[in-house]
Order: sequence, then C-alpha cells, then structure tokens
Amino acid sequence: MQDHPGELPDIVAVMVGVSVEGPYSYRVPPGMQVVRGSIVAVPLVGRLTLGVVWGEPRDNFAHNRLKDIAQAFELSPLSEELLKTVDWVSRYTLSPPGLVLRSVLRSSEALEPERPVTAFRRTGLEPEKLTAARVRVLDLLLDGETWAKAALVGASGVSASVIDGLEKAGAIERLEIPPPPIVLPPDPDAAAPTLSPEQAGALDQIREIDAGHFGVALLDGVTGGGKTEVFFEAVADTLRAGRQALILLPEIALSSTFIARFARRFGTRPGEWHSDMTPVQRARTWRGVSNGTVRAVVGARSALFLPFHELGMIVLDEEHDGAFKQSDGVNYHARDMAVVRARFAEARVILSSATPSVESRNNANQGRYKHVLLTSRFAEAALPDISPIDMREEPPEKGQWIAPRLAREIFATLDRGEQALLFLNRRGYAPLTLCKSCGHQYQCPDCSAWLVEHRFRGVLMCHHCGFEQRTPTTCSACGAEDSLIPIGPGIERVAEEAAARFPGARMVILSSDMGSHTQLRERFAEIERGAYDLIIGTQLVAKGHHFEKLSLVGVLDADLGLDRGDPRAAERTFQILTQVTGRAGRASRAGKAFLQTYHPTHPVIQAMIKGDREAFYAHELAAREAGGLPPFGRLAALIVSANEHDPAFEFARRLLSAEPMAEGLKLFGPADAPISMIRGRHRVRLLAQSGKDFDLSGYVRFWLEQGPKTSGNLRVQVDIDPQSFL
DNA sequence: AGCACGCCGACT
DNA sequence: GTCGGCGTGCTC
Repeated sequence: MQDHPGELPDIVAVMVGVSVEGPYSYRVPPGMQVVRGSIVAVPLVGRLTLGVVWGEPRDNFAHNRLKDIAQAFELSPLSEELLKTVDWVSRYTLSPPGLVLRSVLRSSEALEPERPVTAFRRTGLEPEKLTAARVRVLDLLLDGETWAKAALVGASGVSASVIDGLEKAGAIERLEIPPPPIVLPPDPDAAAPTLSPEQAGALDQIREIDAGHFGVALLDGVTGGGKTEVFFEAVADTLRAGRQALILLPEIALSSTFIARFARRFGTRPGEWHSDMTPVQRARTWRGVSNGTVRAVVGARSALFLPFHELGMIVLDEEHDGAFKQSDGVNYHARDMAVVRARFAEARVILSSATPSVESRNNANQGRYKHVLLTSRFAEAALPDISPIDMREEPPEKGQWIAPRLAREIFATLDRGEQALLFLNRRGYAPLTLCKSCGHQYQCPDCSAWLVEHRFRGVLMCHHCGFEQRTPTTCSACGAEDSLIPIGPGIERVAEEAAARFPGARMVILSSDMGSHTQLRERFAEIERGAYDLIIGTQLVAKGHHFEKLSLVGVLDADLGLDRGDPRAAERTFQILTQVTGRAGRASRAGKAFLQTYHPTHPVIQAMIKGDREAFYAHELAAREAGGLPPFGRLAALIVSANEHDPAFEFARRLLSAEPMAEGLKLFGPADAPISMIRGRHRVRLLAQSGKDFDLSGYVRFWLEQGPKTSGNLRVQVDIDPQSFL
C-alpha cells in the first residue's frame, strides 16, 4: 500500500464524530484505499461511528488493540480547506474537534450512494389498445426520450398503473437511471438586472477583490438600497468562474421570498440547507455540494460546514444578526468562521447589512475589509423622520402604553388609509404576574425568571426553558380570588389597548408564538395586500418585509435592552431600531417613526433621531476602545453550572485562584449570571478580558487544563467572544 | 455523543 | 433480595 504515492500507510488517524480531543488510530484493511479527508465508518465501543481520515497516526496506541476501518464511503474526500476549518474552529472555540466534525457529517443519509430511479422509454412497439391516458404518456416519450417514472406521472396526469400497463403491453421499457440532480445549475446570465449607477459602482468595488484570492467586502447600505442585487452579481461572477457560492441567511425559515428572488435571477432554485428540510432533502443537498452538481447554496449558519470543493464566495446577508452566533454545542459565530473558511479556501466574503456589526465596521475602517457603501434608497424614498417621545414628559395614561402623541399620529395615519406599525420586543401579555393580596410573584420553578402571561393561550410560560402552566384564577400562594394582576406590557396587552382605542382599525399581531412559519408567511402576505391597518409585532416585523402602505412606526419601548451590563446592548438596540423604523415609508410615501423613551439623550436614541448612523458608530467604537472591549479587545466567558448554587460558586472561586497569571489579562467574577438559574442549573460566570493580540483561546485552554477538575454535576462551558451576558 | 458499569434508594 | 435511578469514565 505504501508504494502508492500520496497514500497513507496501513494505520491512519481517524477523527471520529464524537466528543473526543483528538483522532484515534485505525488499521486500513487490505484492499481499502483512503487518503486524508476520506469519510469512513469505524468501530467504536461496539458500534459503527462516522469519522474522517485525518492523516498519519500521531499516538502510539498498542497495535494489537487497533481495529479496522469498517467502510470507506464512495465520496470525494473532504477538502483540505474544510479540514483546516474544523481544526481552527475547534481550537478557537475550545470544542473537541470530533464535535466540530459532527457539523460536517450531519447528514448520514448523504453518505450512501443515492438509489437509482426507475425511468421509462418507448420500445417502438405500439400497444394493442390505445386509450387517451396511454396516448398522453406516449406523446411525452416521443423521440426516444427517457423519463423518470415520478416525473412521467406528474407531467401526464395519469396514474402509475397506466404506465405499468404500457410496460406490460411492451410499448415502453423500464430502466434504472441515476437520480436527477436536486437542482439545476444556476445560470449566471439568466436574468441579469440593470443596476443603478450606485449599485454598479458597488459591484465594481467588490470585483476589485481578486477572484481566486481571499478578501472581504462589507456591503453597507440602507434598507431598500438594493444590496441583494449587488451580491447576486458577485455570486454570478463566482459561478462564471466555475466556483461554488454559499449565501448564509439568519432566518432561513422566513426566506421563501429570498429563494424565489434567487430563482428569478438565476433561472433555478439554489440548493437549500436549513432545519426545516427533511433528512432526504438535506442528504441530496449535501451530496450535490460534495460532488459539485450543486453550485450555489442558500442556507442557515450550519451550511458553513457543507463539503464544498470549489468554494469561491460566501455571502452573509444581515451579517450583524445575532442568529449567526451558535450558542449550544459548539459556540461559534458564523460570520467569523465564514471569514476563516474563506481564507483557507482562497474565497471571497461579502458581509451585507444596513446596520453592520461594530466588529465589521471597525474592520472596514481599518482597511482589513473593503468598505462598499450604498447610500440611496430606491424610488427616491426618504428615510423616515424619527422623533422621540419623552415618556417622563408625555407619559401614557395609567394602564396604557401608547403615549397620547403617538396615539394621535396613529389616528391620522389610519384616517389617510395608511398602515401603522407598533413595535414592542416583548412576547405575551405581561412579563410579570403578581398577587395583589399577598405579593406572590409567579416564577419559573427551573429558572430564575418570571413567568410571562400569554393570555391568548391562557398560560403562564417561561421564555428560557419552555415551562408552562395554565393561568390560575386564584393565587397559588394565598388562595385569594381575582387577585392576580399583570405588570408591564407585552404585545398582546398593547393589542388589547389598541383594539379599545382604535376600534375601526383592522389589526394583526405578529410574534413568533402566533403560529407556524406558514401561518406567519400568510399574515405577511395579507399585510402586503393591505388587509390590515394596524400591525403590532415583535422582532419578527423588523426583518426585511416590504409593506407598501406602511407610513408610521411606533416603538413602544425604545430603551428595552439598552441598560443591561452587556457590551453589545447599545449595538443591538441601534440595529433593531434602525430596522424597525426603516419599515416606514418604503415606497413613495415619506414615513414617520416615534421612539417612546425614558432616555432621549442616550447616544443610541440621539443617533436614531438625527438619522446619523456614523455618530452611533463613532460613539460606540470610542466606548469599546476605551473599555478594551471587542473589537479592540477579546472576551471569554466561563460559565460554571451545577444543580446547586454554592458548589458552582465555590468551584468558580477555585478556578479563579488557579488562574495562570498573564500580562495584560483581566479577570472578573465569579458572579451569578444575570439569569442565575436556567433549567434547574445554577450558573456562575467568570469573565476574561484580554488585548486584541492575545491568544485568549489558548490561555483559557491552558487554564482549564491546569485548574481544578470538575466532578459530579459541575460543568464549565466556555464562550469565546460571547455576544450577550445572559 | 452513546453506552456500560457501579453505587444507592425503593419495591415485590 | 432485585429493579432502576443517574453519576463516571471510556471509546483506537
């Protein structure tokens, strides 16, 4: 075996798809050929596990205990750039490489060759009986064409038994053909749009990044500025160059409009990759990406680990979106890992957003990313006029949440026959329920969080673990009747107020718990048709929907999320306020937006009112730099959790005292996490802060190796570059 | 990630 | 006495 150049000796290292720290050694049985990247099945404690050949064995495991690789799959070996990405992500996030590899091997169905499909063609014999149904089938099979059975049934509209009958009669014959590709290759020239001069300029700037080399462009443009058309043209360039393209979206479930847009531009649907797909659909995308028949993929963040071999372009649309950060299992941020993979693959990256992350803006300012600006909106639509409503000076009536001035604006908007949107980023009816006779507060039994009343569904529920109970009628602490009162507003409560104050308005509530994706999609379509006058919604309404008649946006609590001890609170608030106010006045109508706030002088609110996003970025970058926070420093959170509070806290303290001293490193904590218990586990945090050029991952790895070992139900989770401090 | 092993409480 | 709960440790 060894005399074949490029082949590995008879013992190889295999990274198994389980949570282990390094590859294991396996024998390559006679006759089997594997190389680095080969996907294999290996025996591991009595069962077969998927793994990938990693290279030469590194350990000296006793040769007589080695096992044979059970199977090498008939697939192209994973590309070197993907293997390097797995290693890099593992080292950076402190996740075992085997666990990271699992994200690559996520579709076990994809590994076996696809079953051939049954197809038919004419034999030339005419059947004795020619019925109308038979003629329809035979007409489709003219000119010796071969049709898959399912396609033939679909196109002819006959039942399968007609086809079986024709076969029996000898008029057609059955053959097994390879399954058709899941999608047709996209045509880069199918429907190239006419770009505006500004868009064309942006595209030219992107094209200045050499194809065939790594480079990142930040496509920074206002909502409605036509960013999608621009990056579609860059994708077309990539396809023309014979390379594959990946477009990552934060919320794939609501992106059927995006898929349709892609199909209009490229003449065919892209490959898709997201959690709503069946295992078989996923397997077909995975295989197609691997064997090169799928040239473009639109997917959620996990599509980053698909087995591309010719990856030339990664686009992250809405790059600032928090959904790109994975926070269970492997904690990675798809934006950063996309840049890493693109670097290994010599591919280009486009980060697209109307409200870029502070990190990306800084990279653009520093010249590491090419800053591509799109500043004007289509159809000359102006950005909305944004005004504050100081809740200290003009508060709503007691028991109401809509300030008088905002209510007047809503009336005026409705009178003109236009749509108004009320935004409150809080699901349910009320965030807290308490008993007015004994003061009992309804809390989750497993989390240190209040139960949120969802009146529509008649339950109190925990937004952290999903616990719910029927809303009681008597206090469960003191037994008092009719004593439970809701405190604070959620969108259901705002809807109740709106229904009472604007009785003529056709109203709709939009939040993630108001139905399935399909139902929500229908609601959005109805709104676009103008079936509603007043839209009341959470986050959900902020994301990329065009509402023609919408001319007023009211943000009921612009401060929500501003004042946590969280370094990204201001950024997130700025992003969501920009997005939601950007819903107003999309077409020819000038829009208005009102921010109800208790902090009208806060820099985020000020930047919104003045329409001065540069002021926001300047202020935020200065604040981050002064605090040594990302992107000017690094953060790592260590979350110690246990079934009881004290052991967790005590362990965190011991961990802290075992900290290896390092220059320029600051440690904070231990402190109870803001939500100190989730799902019955108490959580204590330590925070490490370092300078930008410090290997914080390496430091934390060394720290944990040196430090006290966990036992019992103690866990230590590491979150490098945490996005929030919950 | 699985899965077996082993230790402790609860029950036929 | 045995069943079964879950904490612990190992996998080439």
